[in-house]
Amino acid sequence: MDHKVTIKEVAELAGVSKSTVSRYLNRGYVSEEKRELVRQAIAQTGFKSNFFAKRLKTKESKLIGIVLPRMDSVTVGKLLTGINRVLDPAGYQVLVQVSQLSQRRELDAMRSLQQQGVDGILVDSVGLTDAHAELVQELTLPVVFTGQEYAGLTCIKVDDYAAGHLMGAYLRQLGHRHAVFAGVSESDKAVGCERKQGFLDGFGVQTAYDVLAGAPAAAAEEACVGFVETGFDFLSAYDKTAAMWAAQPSVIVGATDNISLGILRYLHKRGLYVPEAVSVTGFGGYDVGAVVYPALTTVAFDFELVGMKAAQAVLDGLHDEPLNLGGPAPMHLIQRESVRDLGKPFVPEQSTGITL
Amino acid sequence: MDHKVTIKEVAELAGVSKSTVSRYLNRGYVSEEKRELVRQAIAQTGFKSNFFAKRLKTKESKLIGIVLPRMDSVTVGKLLTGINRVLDPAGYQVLVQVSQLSQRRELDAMRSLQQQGVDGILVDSVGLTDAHAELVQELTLPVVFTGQEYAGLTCIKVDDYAAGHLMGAYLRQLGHRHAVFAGVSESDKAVGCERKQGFLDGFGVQTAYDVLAGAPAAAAEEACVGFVETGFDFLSAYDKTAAMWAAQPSVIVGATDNISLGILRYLHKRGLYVPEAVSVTGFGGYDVGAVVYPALTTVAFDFELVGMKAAQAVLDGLHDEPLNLGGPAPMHLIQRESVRDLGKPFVPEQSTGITL
DNA sequence: CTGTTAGCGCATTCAG
DNA sequence: CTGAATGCGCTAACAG
Repeated sequence: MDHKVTIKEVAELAGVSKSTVSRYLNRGYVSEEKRELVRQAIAQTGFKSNFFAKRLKTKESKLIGIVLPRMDSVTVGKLLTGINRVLDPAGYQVLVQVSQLSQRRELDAMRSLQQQGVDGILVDSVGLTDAHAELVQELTLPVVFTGQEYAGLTCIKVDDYAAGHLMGAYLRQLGHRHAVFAGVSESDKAVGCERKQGFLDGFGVQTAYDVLAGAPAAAAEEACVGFVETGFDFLSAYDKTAAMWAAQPSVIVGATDNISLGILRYLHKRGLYVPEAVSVTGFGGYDVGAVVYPALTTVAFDFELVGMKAAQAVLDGLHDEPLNLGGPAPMHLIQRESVRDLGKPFVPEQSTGITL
Repeated sequence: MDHKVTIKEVAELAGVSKSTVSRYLNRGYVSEEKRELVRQAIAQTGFKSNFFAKRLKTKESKLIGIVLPRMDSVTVGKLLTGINRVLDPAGYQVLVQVSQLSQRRELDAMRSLQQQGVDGILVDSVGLTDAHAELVQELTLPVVFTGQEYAGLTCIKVDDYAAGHLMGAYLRQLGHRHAVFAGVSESDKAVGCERKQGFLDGFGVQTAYDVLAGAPAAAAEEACVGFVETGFDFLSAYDKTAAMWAAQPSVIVGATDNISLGILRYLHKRGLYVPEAVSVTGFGGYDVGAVVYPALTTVAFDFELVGMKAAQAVLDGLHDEPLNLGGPAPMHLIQRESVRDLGKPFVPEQSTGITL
């Protein structure tokens, strides 16, 4: 019973032509009686239209390719959830490829995806280059990027600069004047440059001094920010925290929540209380930030919404609709327990419930 | 320049027949000279073989469908990483569908995937039923399940019973005699039943008393275990912790690390030190367990390996090879700071680095 | 409204 | 070794 029933058999069984069955399957134009016959025939045979034959004709695959830096990441998970939220109802399937944080593999994946016949591509990039822009040209498919920005390419991302600025201004307002920014490599434009620059501007400082190189150039200044480069993982942040602490800032700002978690861990090990001894903040708004102690103050991004917007942008590109970027990417500051207001005497904060 | 170059054009440009080009693309049988001509023609035209036409002929899609309960989860991320690790090198693409923890949607997704022409399906299930078994029959595709087990179906999963047993025996050995198991609904066979039962057996207790219902029936017993049902999220675990604490156990065992994290948070809020006042353990081995304070003692699963095995099982099913389940699923106990050895006087543990 | 007629782009017989 | 011929299963004109 498994010899792949085709439209032809259904037609014969229903006593109509193949075209009628095909019409039944797509937009109507079938009389009520025939329609009924076909319906029964399909039910009896258990007919399933052949995806590949259909795509071969229509030149529409209803497939969207997604390129992700990795699979086991909180942000990627949220992003995918958002993407799925708009693609699924629209009848699109998702073909996933992993770039493993490599720009070359990102390009390879895009090519591979195009060859697989996807209608459009969505890339959560780790770094956009001229090569990306060229490839987009030659692909002749709608391609939307996330995570990074690049002139001339369609990019949907959170506003890293604004996020940094928000945090910087907030801390400054609480009386902090010496911060250490635990950032990532500048090769990551979004997190490594924009987020940091936004923070510096928000904090009201021109440039950051290098913490590893030595003491603040001018400690008497109005305010200053030290910089330490770390990786995205707990461990590398943990390992660099001694140096951060040595600079004696009133607050340490991790470029991501994961970095901040590594920092908190180190401080705890050293018996340095947060936020009494030093405040700590992050970026991202990962759920775990709400359950660690002290609960992490952070700028939360709505990555799920970013995913939805990006997916919608791909769909819009498919239908030549003007893409509606719909205003700035949403974010908000979550004030929790890891930051001290220097304008007030320290009061051990009553740990409240879980603030997601 | 974008009018979809086909095999026909390549043939003309190379001065050979379509068949020769086709042969060049697949298994050889082309003379050295022709081969060279075709190669150049392909390079010039930038020819890309049409995926759908090819699949229409060969009846092989090189596509594997994956059904996941959700995207934004640590375990799912690891699992996908593992899956990709074997599917990618094998030349298979991944088509992803999300069941949103619904058994019905799980079934729908499997049907949909089959209709998309995938060669095989891998399902990270939230609960297997007769309906699943029936569907697998009618699908006539290799289908492999993860997360749950069901007689007659191919299932690759961690050994939840063994994990529970390991933890139970470990705690017992440290002198714990009264535990509260914070578990999930029994509708989740793997986590809700097996893991709990394993724990009970490992702890050496017949049945668990209901913590919400009242005090231990026989507190004088050799050992006893209370049970509280909670959800998979921080919050519901947090909310139930008061009741757990009220039972005065020496250890609270969360059925997952997330549950344990919620519990830790509550205990901290109440100023109840872990592990002085009470020990806490989890299951999963999520990375964050290593950075929270106190670092969480847990049974770690290698979900990535599970993903690899499951993917390999699908591939084996495709080629009618006997599937090699390759021994028990790996797991190991990670002893960190959240458990107290009741056999020794309490010594505040020197918090060490990050033990992943 | 319906059946007939053509292919979509490719792989694969089958004679050369 | 190679080319001509034949569909894979389906959709899309085209005349009825």
